[in-house]
Amino acid sequence: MENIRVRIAPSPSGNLHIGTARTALFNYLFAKKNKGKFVLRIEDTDLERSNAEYTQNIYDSLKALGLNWDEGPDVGGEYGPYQQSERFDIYPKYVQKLIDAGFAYECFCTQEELEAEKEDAIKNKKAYIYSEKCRNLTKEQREEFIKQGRKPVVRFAVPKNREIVFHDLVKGELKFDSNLIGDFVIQKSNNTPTYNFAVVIDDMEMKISHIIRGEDHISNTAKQILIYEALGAEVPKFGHLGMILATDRSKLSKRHGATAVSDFVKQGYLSEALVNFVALLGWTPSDGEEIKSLNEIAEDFDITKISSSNSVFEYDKLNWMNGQYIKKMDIKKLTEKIKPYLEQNYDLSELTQAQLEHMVEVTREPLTVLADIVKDVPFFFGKDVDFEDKVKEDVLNTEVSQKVLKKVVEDAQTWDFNNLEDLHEKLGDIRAFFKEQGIKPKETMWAIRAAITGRTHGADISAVMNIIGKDKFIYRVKNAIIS
RNA sequence: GCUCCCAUCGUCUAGAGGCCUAGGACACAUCCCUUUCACGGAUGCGACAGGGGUUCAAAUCCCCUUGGGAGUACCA
Repeated sequence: MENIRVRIAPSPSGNLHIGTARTALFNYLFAKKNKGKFVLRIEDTDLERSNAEYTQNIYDSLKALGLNWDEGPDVGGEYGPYQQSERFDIYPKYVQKLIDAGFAYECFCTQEELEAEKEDAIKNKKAYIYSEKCRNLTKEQREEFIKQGRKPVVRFAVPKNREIVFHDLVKGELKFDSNLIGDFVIQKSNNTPTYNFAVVIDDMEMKISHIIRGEDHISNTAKQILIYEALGAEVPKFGHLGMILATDRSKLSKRHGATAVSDFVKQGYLSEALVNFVALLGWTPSDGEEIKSLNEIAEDFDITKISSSNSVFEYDKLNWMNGQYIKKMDIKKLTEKIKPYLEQNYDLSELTQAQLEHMVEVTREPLTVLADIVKDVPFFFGKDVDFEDKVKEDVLNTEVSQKVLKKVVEDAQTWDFNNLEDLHEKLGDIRAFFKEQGIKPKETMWAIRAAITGRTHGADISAVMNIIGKDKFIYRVKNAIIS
């Protein structure tokens, strides 16, 4: 088989969109599975809307997701440059080639003329198709226009009565009637290429074998195939993916909240979870096991089996998946990831690294997003605790609780707070002791928990005691006793 | 308006004519476990958009309707 080469070609007019990330992922997976190359090309022809910050964001996001490219603006490669703005000088010669061969022509129509044609089409309830007015201009006519100072665009002369057919890797056979495609612009009046032309030239020069992209490009494909053919180039294979929709079934956009990969990361989503989740939008693992690493997915990947419909981006499953990754993640790594969120609210110097890791270990379970931890750990810091509503009245100040606390302060004097297992046992003893007096284990623990955390639920109590230490423990329990 | 794409539980999907009284995951509900929250386990709830064909047999093939999405730029 020929060399497999795929690419992701984002335009740096915003941070890397989660949809683009998914497209990048599928390209990456396809390359991995078929031992091909994955190319990154930055499409910054629209200089007005592009900027370097976004380009950096694209690099960072892709890297964070583990989608490393083999060729790209930063790493170079055989077929560079990989930044479209640096390729401006290569398009005109292809344009000229097409003009010379009769596949393209200069068009001098003004905006007003074009507007008029469009309005006319709307009035007659017809599809707007360029009139081809300039298709057969004589040399004299052209010279006259130029003398008037008109700057031409170059249009592609779309052949008549052609059926453009191609086999889409995910959608199957797709057909287009060339009579419905107007002569489209390939070079603007400022001599820069339009998108449809630039992509073809770039993909051709970069020897891209398979173009996997969003289905919003399906109708462009017909035009692009025409260009490939006119150029005598080999037409690559295409695969069009369904779009990612928001819950209201409209295109996922800023008004729905986070859309950029970096937004999700900021919120505390793990890039591993993000990749895994987004892969499941359209792709299904053959063994039914949904939690899978990038490599595992790559091995199992088959572009042909991708769902051809759009999919709704729903947080529930992402949240669940993120939680799964948080639970599985190496504790040291997780602690490092969590630190930035903690630092904003607490003085981390109060705890040693080991204590911090221990704290993360015992509080990670209910987290769906990294930032969630902040609200679960205030009692690990500072001397005093904040009490949740009604905890004092309902839990602490009861006769039973007071009895428990009084015994606990006394007994705790002799406990070894550095010995987690021992603490666990000691608490067991306390529970047993009160159980004999008809007090439920639950109540016993509630009293202690409330006294030292100010809450009725949270991490394992012996772990909390181990981390905050004996002094704080006794201090807090004493404070909770109304004598 | 025109062209194209899509259509299975609320969501992501399995399903490539009989294996389907339609399977899994998330969410939801109940129960179990338990020092709480949670995790985990179990059970339950829940769908082939509608109508026509084709066929001995259709979620699967064809047509129509409906619904959703995309494109229709000198934007990418």
